Amino acid sequence: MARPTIADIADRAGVSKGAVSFALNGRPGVSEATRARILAIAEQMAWRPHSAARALGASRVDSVGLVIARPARTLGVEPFFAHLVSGLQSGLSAHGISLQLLIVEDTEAEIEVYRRWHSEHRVDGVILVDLTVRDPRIDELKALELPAVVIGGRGGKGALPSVWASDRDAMLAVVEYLAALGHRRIAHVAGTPNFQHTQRRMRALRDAAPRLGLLEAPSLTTDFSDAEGAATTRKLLSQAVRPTAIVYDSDVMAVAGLGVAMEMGVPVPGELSIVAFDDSILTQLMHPALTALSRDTFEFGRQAAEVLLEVIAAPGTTINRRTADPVLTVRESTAPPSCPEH
Amino acid sequence: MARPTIADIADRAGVSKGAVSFALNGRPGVSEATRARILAIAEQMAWRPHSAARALGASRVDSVGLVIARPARTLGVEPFFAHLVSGLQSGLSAHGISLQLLIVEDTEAEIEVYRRWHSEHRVDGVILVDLTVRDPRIDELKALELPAVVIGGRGGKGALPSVWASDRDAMLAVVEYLAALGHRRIAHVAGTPNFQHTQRRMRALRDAAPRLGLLEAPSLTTDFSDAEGAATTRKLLSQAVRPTAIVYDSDVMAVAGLGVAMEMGVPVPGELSIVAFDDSILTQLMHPALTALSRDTFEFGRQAAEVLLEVIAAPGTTINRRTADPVLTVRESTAPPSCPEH
DNA sequence: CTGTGGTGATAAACCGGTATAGCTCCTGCA
DNA sequence: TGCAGGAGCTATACCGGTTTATCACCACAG
Repeated sequence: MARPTIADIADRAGVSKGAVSFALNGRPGVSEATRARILAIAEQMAWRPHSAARALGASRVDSVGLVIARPARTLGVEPFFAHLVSGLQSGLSAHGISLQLLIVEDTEAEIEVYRRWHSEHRVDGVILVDLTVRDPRIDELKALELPAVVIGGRGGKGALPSVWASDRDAMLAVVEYLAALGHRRIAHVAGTPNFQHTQRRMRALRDAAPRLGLLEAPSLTTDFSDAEGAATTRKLLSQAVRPTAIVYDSDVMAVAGLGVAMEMGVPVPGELSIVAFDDSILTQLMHPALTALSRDTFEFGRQAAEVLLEVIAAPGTTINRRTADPVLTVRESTAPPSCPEH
Repeated sequence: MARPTIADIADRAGVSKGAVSFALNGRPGVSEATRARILAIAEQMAWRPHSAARALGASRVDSVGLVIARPARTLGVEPFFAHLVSGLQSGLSAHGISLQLLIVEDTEAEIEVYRRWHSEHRVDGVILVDLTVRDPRIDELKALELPAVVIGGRGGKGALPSVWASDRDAMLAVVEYLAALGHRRIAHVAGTPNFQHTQRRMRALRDAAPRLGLLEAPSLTTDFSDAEGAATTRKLLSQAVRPTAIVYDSDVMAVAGLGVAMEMGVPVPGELSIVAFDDSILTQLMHPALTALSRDTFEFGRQAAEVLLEVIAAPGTTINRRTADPVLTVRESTAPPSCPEH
């Protein structure tokens, strides 16, 4: 017989459907003896729950969603999402929860997806990435009462649960390392200005500059694309007084920047040090290999999954879990400046 | 009232649940007048079908699955999957079908996922990628009677439906271009030997070599990693008589190979031409930018989605749809050899 | 005037689980 | 001896749709 149901099991065991349901879900209502017998029969018949039936009865679907709003073009180069998804799945599959992944073009479409998922009961909760400054998704999700956890942004008051690492500390680690090498002119090629983490990194740099005695520490925002990363680098290196080090908010932009430096005849790390704010195989393929800030994105995903499951189990709870700080992996693209300013 | 059901609609319209179901699904059994009335009410009440309820009643879940079996480490740099997923979703969402994505470590785990998905009724069908020579997944899926479509491999007799592009023609395009430039010693740094597309590319090169007057045209297999790509390149460039051109089966390996060439002081494209068998932003970030074979992966995904939906609608039909051939994008990494052999 | 067939609807079964009310024992305590 | 209470189980309603059997009604042919 293909695909036995609990009714089949009940028949075989000589008990009622209800008893089988109790036994299979490990809840009281049956004796240990019958429970064992039922479990044995279920095992032997290779019974598996019908996800839709369970969802209908228990009004939960054992599935959570992740929507990534990015133009498909810029996607995929960054291993960030692949690792995040792997981590999420690792955290979810332990509880038999599956992951719905959707890639859309913009935030508007993303919100539309949340509405649809909610009204069709397709997910029990969602994961949010790329939080912006006044993010419209927050209010929407609250209105829908759809459990959610934010990745990468510590929510403020009344905010959604989150899993985050300190962008401030990360930026400090980078810039303190560069300052210790002797750099006094450090530029920051940042990402989109309306992303919260971009803001935090810019602020961290600005705050630390005086203490570290930096002569110059500008942050220039971009759209995260390699094109703007390259253009901004070109602008920086064309100045009369060049920065001796540049920090990039993504590995892709760092690689693009390295290309520009080589093209302009600026030796790396001889006259310019480069640090990428994200690590990946990309940074290691370069010559010179790039010094980069490595995050454990997989672990990030795993923890986000855990937090989301907790929030689903107990709606309303607000957890803000801080994860391990990123570590700076020093490679070949950083060195003391050729002519220290002091 | 939150989330109206068809019973609510039936009440309001003064008809039975059945009538509402008929009206909403566009099937006969109601007059055009009542159908219009019911649709209007449903619209006004913002009714959306409950996915689980529908799945239970209609025994289809409006969801298909994609399992990617790759170590998470190598994933993500290649835009291939991101674009493929986008394309799949584009083709699916037009029909209201959602996509389940799962990343696992190996084929064994992948098959396990298929079994689970099938027994839990979580998907109506699946997409297969990275077909190997005697692929165990084929038999498994046939046994499960789970509709499936293979991406990238034209299935032989009795095989699964597929969407494919000609690896042979692609390889021919590359090697004919190089031969036309004057190259007579062309090496091929191939991927995993048990992948069908690796085999086809190797065969295509071997077959074409005599016709094009190539003196040498070895194919060396790797595991697709940047490490093996680099090592193989090093071996090739250390020979007494070096190849004047190398074709790489992936963009990541091509980039790694370029790094080795630069390190060994072999100018590109001066003394060595490089072609990548896959295009991405990676190839464009390099200096020199890499000549590469570009596939429209998004379109690939879209077509795969279409074919899968057809197969689900009419199980047993075998479609083998050929998509547009990849095109060679010439950039800066290819040129005539410095000292033509003839 | 009667049978016949098709249209437009209804009521009820069904999908495969979960949740709950209630029944039957058995035990323990007054 | 009687009765409360709990353990262990059954029967059944229920979740929100789909599908089938059935029926009322009307037009039309014989």
